[in-house]
Amino acid sequence: MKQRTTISEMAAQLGVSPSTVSRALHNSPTISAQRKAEVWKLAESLGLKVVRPAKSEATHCSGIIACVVPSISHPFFVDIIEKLEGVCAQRGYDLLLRSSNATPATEYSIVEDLIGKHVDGVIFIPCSTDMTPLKTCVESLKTVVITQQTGLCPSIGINHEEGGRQVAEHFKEIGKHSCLLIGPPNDAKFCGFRSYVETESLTNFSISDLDVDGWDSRYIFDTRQALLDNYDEKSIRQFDCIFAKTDLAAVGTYHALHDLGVSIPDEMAVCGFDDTPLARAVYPALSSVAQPVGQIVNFGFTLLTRLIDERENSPGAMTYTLKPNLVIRGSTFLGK
Amino acid sequence: MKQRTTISEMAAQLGVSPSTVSRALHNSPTISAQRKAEVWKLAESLGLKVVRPAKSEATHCSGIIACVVPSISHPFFVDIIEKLEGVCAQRGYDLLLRSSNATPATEYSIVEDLIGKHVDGVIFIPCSTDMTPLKTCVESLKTVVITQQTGLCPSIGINHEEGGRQVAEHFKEIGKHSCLLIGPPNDAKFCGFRSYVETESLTNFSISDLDVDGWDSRYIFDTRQALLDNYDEKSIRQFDCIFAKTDLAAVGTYHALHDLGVSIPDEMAVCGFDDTPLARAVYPALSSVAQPVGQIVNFGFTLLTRLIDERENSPGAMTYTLKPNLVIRGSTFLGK
DNA sequence: CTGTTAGCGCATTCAA
DNA sequence: TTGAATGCGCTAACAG
Repeated sequence: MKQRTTISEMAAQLGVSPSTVSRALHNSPTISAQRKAEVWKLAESLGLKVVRPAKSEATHCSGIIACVVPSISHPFFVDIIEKLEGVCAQRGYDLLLRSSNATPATEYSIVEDLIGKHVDGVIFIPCSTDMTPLKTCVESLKTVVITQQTGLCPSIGINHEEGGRQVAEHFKEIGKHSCLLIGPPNDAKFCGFRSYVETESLTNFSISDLDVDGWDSRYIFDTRQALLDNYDEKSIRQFDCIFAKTDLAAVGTYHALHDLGVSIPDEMAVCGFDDTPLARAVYPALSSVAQPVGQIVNFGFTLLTRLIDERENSPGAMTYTLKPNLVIRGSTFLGK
Repeated sequence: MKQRTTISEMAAQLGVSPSTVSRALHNSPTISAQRKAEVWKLAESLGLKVVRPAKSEATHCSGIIACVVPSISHPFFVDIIEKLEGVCAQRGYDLLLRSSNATPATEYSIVEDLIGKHVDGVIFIPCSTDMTPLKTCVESLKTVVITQQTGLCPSIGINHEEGGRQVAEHFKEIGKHSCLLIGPPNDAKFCGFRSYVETESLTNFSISDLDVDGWDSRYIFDTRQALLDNYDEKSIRQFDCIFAKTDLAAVGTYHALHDLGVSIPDEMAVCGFDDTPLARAVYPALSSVAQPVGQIVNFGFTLLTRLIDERENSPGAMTYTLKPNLVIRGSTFLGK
C-alpha cells in the first residue's frame, strides 16, 4: 500500500530542508517565490498529502469538528447533518458524527469521549432538558448549540413558541376549533399554541394532549398506535385539527386517521413541524412549520469557527433566535 | 477552558515516569497491579482524557474511520450511516462522514483529501461506475466497499439482479403483464427483472423504461415530473405495474399516479427498492426489496477492522454477496 | 516491574 | 531567505 509522503521526503528529493517545505506549503511570506513553486510542483505530482496527525499535534488543532445529534434517522437531524457536512467540506473541516440516541447518558459519554480527542469544536444538539452533558462539553471544548437556545454557550435556534402560535393562528383562520396536540405537552411549540389561543381569547377553542414522544422513524408507528389506543372512529372526531410535535408524528397521524376512516383535510386538518422532506412525500402534502436549517447550520458553524480561531474576544453565551415559518400544504388547505 | 490532561502531568502528580502512566492506561501486562490502580484512580478523577493526536502520531493509527456516501439525504444511505455510527461507537472508532454528492469528481477529491489524513480506513459507497476514485483510495488506504461488489478491494453487497428477479416473479404471481421500469435502464436490478421475464418466457409480458435518476429527496419530484411529462391519464394505463429504482422514485410515482387519477394498487402495482423507512411512511405502504443493511454494515466494518489490524494475511479482494428480500405491502397487495 | 531514550511528522523558534 | 534545533504528547525499545 502506497505510503503517504512526508514533508521530509519531499525535502530530501528537493535537496532542501524540511522547514523550507513546510514554509512553502503554508505560503509563508519568508520564502522565495521560486522555492515555493518548486515545492508545490513536487507536492502536486505526489498528490499533496501532508500528514495531518503530526500537524494536529504540532499546532494543537485537528481540523475536525464533531456533531452530536439525538438521532441519525430523524429527517430533521439528517437535514442538519447534510448541510453541516456541506459547509465543513467547503471550509476544509472534517465532520465527526455521533448520535446520543436521545439518551442523556450516552450524550454524556460521547462528550467524555470527545474531550482529549482530536476535535477542534463541537456542534451540539441536546436531546433533553438535562444540561449536564452540555455543561461538561462547554467546559473543555469549543461548543455551539443549535436548534435551541441555552445560556451555557453560543447557541442558535428558532422561536418554537412562535411556531406554535403560527399554527394556532392558521387553524383559527381555517375555522377549526378543537385541536389535539401530539407530543410532550410541555413542548415549547405547544406552549406557544396555547398562548395564542389564550391571548386571542378564542373562547370556543378547545385543546387536548396526546403525550407520545420519539426521535426516529419508530415515532411514526408509536404515534399511530397511541392514537388508535386512545381514540376510535367516533371519539377522534371531537377534533377537527391536529398539531404534531414533528413531521414523523404527523405521518403516524395520517396512518391512524386512515385506519379510522377520517379524511385529511376535509374532516381533519393535520400540521407537522420541521418541514422535513417527509412532509412533501406523503399525500396529501403535509403543512408544517419550517425551521431555517440552512441559516441555523451556517451561522452555527460560523460561531464555532470564531470560537476556534479565538476571534471572539469574550465568546460569552450569545443566543440567536430565528423565525420559524409555517408552510401551508394540502393537509390543512381546504379545511372548512 | 479546562485543558485536557496530559500523560506527563499525571506522571508528575504521581511521581512516576510518563511511560508508567502510558502502560497503566494500556493495561500493559508489565506493570504492577498497584501502580495500575493508582494511575487509573487519578485518571478517573481527571476525566481520563488521553490526548489522541499524539497517540495517533506515535502509533500511526487514529481510531477514525471515514465513510464516503453518494448522498446524506437518501434514506437508504442514512440508514447505513446510522448503523455504521452505531458499530463505530461500540467498537471505539470515530466516524468521519463525507458525501460525494453523487459526483465522481467530488468523490475523487474526497479521497485525495483523506489520504494523508487521520483515517485508519474507509467504508466506501461508490456513486458511479467510474472506479478511478476508488482505485486511488484502495492504493493508499485500507478500504472496503459496501452495497456493491468490486474486484478492487474487499466488498459486500446484495445481488441486485436477484432483487429484480423477485419483483418480476411477484408481479407475475399477482397477474401483471405490463411493467414500467423507472430508473437507469442498465441498472442491475432491471437486468435481473428482464432476465426473469426472458427465462420464464413470459410471452405476454411487456416492459418499458423511464430513464430518470437521482440520489436525494429531489428524486421524488423529478420522477413525478418525468412521469407527467411522458404519460397522461390514458397512456399510463398501458401499464399495470411499476418497478422503481429506489423508494424515492416509487414515492414520486405515487404522486404522479395520484395526479393522473390512477389508484394504487387496484389499477397499478408499485414496487420500490431498498425498503427504507419511507416505504412504511406512505399510503398505501410500499412493497420494496429490502437490503440487509445491518449485515452489510456489520460485516463491512469487520472486514475493514481486519484489514486495519492486518489480521488478514492477503486481504485480496474478497467479494461477498448477500440475498435481497422482497417485502410485500399494500402497494402490490390486492392487485389482480 | 519501572525509568530513560528515542523517535512519530510537523511547525516554529533561533541562528546563520 | 534558509537550515538547524526544539518541542507537541505519546508509544516503544532498551536498559536497569
